[in-house]
Amino acid sequence: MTRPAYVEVALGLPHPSGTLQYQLPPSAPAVRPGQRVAVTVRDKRMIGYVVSLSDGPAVPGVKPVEEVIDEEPMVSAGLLELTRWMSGRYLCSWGQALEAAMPAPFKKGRTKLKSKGRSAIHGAESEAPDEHPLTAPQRQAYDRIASSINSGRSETFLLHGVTGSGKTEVYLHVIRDLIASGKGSIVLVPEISLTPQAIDRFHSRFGDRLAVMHSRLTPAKRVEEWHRVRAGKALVVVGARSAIFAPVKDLGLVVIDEEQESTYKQDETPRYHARTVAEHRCRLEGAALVLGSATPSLEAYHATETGSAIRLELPERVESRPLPEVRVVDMRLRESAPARGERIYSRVLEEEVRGTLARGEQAMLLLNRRGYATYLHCNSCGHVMTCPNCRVTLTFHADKSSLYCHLCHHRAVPEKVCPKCKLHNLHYFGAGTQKVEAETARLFPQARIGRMDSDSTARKDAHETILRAFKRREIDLLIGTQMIAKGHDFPHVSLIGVISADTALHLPDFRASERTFDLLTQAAGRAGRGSIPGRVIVQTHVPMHYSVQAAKDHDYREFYDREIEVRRELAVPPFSCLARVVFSASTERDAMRQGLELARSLELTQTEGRYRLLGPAPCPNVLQEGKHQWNLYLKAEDWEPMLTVLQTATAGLKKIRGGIVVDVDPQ
DNA sequence: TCCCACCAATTT
DNA sequence: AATTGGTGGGAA
Repeated sequence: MTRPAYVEVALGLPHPSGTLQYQLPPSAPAVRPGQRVAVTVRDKRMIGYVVSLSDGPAVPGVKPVEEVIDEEPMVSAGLLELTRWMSGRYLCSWGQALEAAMPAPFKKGRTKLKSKGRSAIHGAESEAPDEHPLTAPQRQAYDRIASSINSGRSETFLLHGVTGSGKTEVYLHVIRDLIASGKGSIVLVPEISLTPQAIDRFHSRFGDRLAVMHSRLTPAKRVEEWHRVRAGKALVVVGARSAIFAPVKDLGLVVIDEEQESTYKQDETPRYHARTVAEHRCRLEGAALVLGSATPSLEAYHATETGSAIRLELPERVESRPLPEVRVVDMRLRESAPARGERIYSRVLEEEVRGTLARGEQAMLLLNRRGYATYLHCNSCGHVMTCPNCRVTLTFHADKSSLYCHLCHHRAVPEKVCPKCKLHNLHYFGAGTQKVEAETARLFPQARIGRMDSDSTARKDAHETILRAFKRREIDLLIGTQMIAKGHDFPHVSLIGVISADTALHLPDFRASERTFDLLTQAAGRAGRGSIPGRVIVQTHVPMHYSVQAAKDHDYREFYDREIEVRRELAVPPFSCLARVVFSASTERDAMRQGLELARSLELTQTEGRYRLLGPAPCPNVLQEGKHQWNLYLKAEDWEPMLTVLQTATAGLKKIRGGIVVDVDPQ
């Protein structure tokens, strides 16, 4: 019997047909799908994945495989299938999906599978030393998930539990059972929650059955963890978005914690959403999917209403700790304004902080905007300083005495006179975390103040240092952006002040209300985690907005019922499938022309599938890497017809120059 | 008529 | 993505 002499190879090129064919020389070893090979593309050596074998050439002039790199497949049949599906769903090549799914060092070749004699067990096999007994709701949720897994159904669950209700304990119990029966689990968490403390909790339960995968791992460590999982030495994987591709053999469970987080969406090609990929992988491999959240995405909660997912509720905090009292302060009222100084602290918030300090407790102050002043504005002609590259408004950073572009990091020294009208009338407006810090220092000179945002944590371990100091109570007041709002557990924090709830609310984004509700609820969840009851002050100019009111009442259902009606009326997710096509060109005219061109060709094929076009429309006043951008949105009831048409239409559009990016299911 | 810059299609 | 061959405008 002759062996197949040709292989189809998937390469990380944006190649529309997906694979290129190569000939396997008789001297080469036999290959199976999933093995890596080195091939020549346009006289350059590249590493690709064999995806199938064939007996004869499909095109003339097939080149030979240069080298077979792996002795056995690196990619399982399941992962080949999953990445092939991704290429269709996210309109990328199969090779691009594979490269996203495998550890980065693999595409450089040379990473051969070696059994480095690492039998040394690091960390004793400490099985569940600190397992907590489950509360009644936790047990109910656990029982339901466990019985689903035992019956072999591939079901999706939404574990909806308020902050501090002990969702993690439920995951840990299910994973423990799976390990006992030799099955694997993947737990996805947002990158920000992959702190050493959070990992410790898993590590103390599962010892060296645990593998950790996140972006701060060195390439060597990353590959080592990957091999431990593949070899079946580690059965539990905790990691960020890309851990959904971990080579777990007998997968029983995928958990996505804080399922609503936008970090699960990759913002470069392939622009996949880990939740969507997880749904597909679980279906392929017969695993259960558990989505955990205190503030579920509308998509996930809606799925439980239609019956495509099962909702499990954890309505109470553990040890019956009360949820904090939330007070909404209407910043439009004169009485809210401070006696003097900046309009940052309402009188109520100032008094609350004063009381907190007097009692020797800690407070967190949240403002989702970094820098000092948000813009430098000429009071004579109205000119606002903007970035020459991006046209985004520049933010003043007091510590550097400079204006910064938050998009491209362009730095400018502020002028004394307006560059447009040449008058001496430039003024700073708006507040960022730096200004809150300055105002806090003025109001509470005796307090020890810390600030945490992406500026103050630019240095490598600064993030950890600040949090540790706050935990040790070396800081009384911690000021920060959203990065302080999520996940942390500080028992001595009794007050959370949201300086402005409005910053996210007015963004032109159909998820703005959801983001605001999520941020307020998560922030409120930081208060009262110890024995001291917590309080939350929310300052806003729209006190009656349902995002604010529902967060005040700790009432997700109230929020959901309002928001789902808005989504229904606008026909946006979960009531439709969205795709965005971005056109970028050096001139506004070219970007527009491309947009119109695609829109026209899509309109011609309208009859093939029921979808609607929105736009094309310009991204106003924003340049990306010096390029003008236009957007075209597509909205459909189902993915398939829309994706098919998009694929052919964009392929035919390649004649026009410039960058075209298709973002399926944009955030 | 030649040269160069920019454009656009192909990769097995 | 990168490279290679094509095109068209401008200068000699």
